[in-house]
Amino acid sequence: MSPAPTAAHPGTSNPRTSNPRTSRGRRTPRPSGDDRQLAILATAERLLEDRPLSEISINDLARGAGISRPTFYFYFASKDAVLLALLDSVVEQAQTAAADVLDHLAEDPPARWREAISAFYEAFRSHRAVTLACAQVRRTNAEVRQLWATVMEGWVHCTAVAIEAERKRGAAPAGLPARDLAVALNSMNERVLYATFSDDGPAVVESSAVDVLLNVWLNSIYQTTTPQPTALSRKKFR
Amino acid sequence: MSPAPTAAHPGTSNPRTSNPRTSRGRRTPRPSGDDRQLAILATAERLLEDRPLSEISINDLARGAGISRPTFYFYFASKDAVLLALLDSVVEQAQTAAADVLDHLAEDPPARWREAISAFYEAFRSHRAVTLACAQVRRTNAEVRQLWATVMEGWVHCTAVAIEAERKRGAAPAGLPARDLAVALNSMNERVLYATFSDDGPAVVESSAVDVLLNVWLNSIYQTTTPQPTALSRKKFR
DNA sequence: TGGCGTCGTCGACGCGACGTCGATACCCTG
DNA sequence: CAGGGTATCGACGTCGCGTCGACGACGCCA
Repeated sequence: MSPAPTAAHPGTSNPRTSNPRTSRGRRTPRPSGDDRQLAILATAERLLEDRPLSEISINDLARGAGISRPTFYFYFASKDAVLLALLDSVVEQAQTAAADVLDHLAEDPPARWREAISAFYEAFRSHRAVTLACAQVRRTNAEVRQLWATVMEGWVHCTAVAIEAERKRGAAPAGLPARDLAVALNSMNERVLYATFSDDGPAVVESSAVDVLLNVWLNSIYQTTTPQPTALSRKKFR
Repeated sequence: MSPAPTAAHPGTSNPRTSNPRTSRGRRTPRPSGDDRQLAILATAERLLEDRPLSEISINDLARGAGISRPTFYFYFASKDAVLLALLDSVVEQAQTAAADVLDHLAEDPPARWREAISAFYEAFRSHRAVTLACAQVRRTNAEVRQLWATVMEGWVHCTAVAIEAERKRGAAPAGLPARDLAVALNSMNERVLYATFSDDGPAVVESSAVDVLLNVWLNSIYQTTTPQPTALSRKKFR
């Protein structure tokens, strides 16, 4: 999981000191106002813990950060911009956590896949409020939608590459186009974890979520839950 | 796929006079106003084709149905109530389509599973606007969330029962608790189809979606894509 | 020291959507 | 034609939004 383009969203970078005008904020918030900016972010994440973004007014955010409503607009152009900034940091965090887990896949496939899924899981879990809020506005907000899509695309790509590598070394049988399979599996993870974290719909208990997902991944990729490690030919198989 | 209770949402009842309180409308729309009710529903579904519910005002709905905004409230208590009514009918439609497909599973597992997944697929597809809108408000609207959860629960239950039957007759190996597996697979379907229908995120092309999903289902349940039919012992296997 | 810009702040405005109340007008049925 | 339910809408108050303009505080140059 190395590439996964995180930057490259127009306006996502935090140029703070460097250049004016590039930040998500609407004007360039100069030094002192920096704390306010953070205060707004913190307030948003706190409020999101117990109600959806649509039920949080800009006034709430402003009050929570100790400023008036108009002042809010000095720092962010909208509620959604705040969420986007929050998502940005979560994504960054997730990206580093899951980085290059799949590079040593062949050493111990089940363990490595498990780590990757776990990273996914933790990324969602550690900021579940933000994640759930993003899922909600994804339809409406083009920026959130695109950022999320980019992240997913990164994971899907890494997964697909890993699957192809496993097939090439003979550990996994041929089958579905690797990318299609990767899309399906990553989608499953997203939805399952979403259901697990919101209480919404049928879900598996939080503690076994990773195991259930891993099992489906292994069966779909290897047609067994015990794929052989290294490049040696099958040994304990059948 | 028989159960899945559709009626019985608390808080949905209309506190009007006495008898005909089965509709989602706020008061009982007597004879003549019935067309208006339908007109509102139709307008809603039409408008949802090209913008999210949040960008459709009650005025839009009313105007589209040829009535004034206050009059809208004579028929529905809110925008969400309209969506809920729409979902109701879609669900009903889906429920009948997918009914008892899995009863004859053993005759030809891949074909039957495929039918079931296809039914799921068509249910989403034929009213994609409504489905996508529901997905969006699910977080905010308790009624939609619950109705959806009930439907999913029905499918999950049927799936789990079918998996257990396949295991019992020896066609599928033991493994994950059947319900957990069923949750994961149904979740995958939901998310994959959602991604396919909205242009959101990584997705598989619409024409191969069912095949991809089916493949993952078969591998997860049977550890092969060619499970044997009937109760006869393995024959063309291995 | 006094002028000047810019940062950060807010009061106040206008807008649009919402939900409700009360006044109709339009049937029926008796 | 009186009276009760059906169906409709005008008008109101409220609330959240986004913007504009004014005002104080600070830093910097002359």
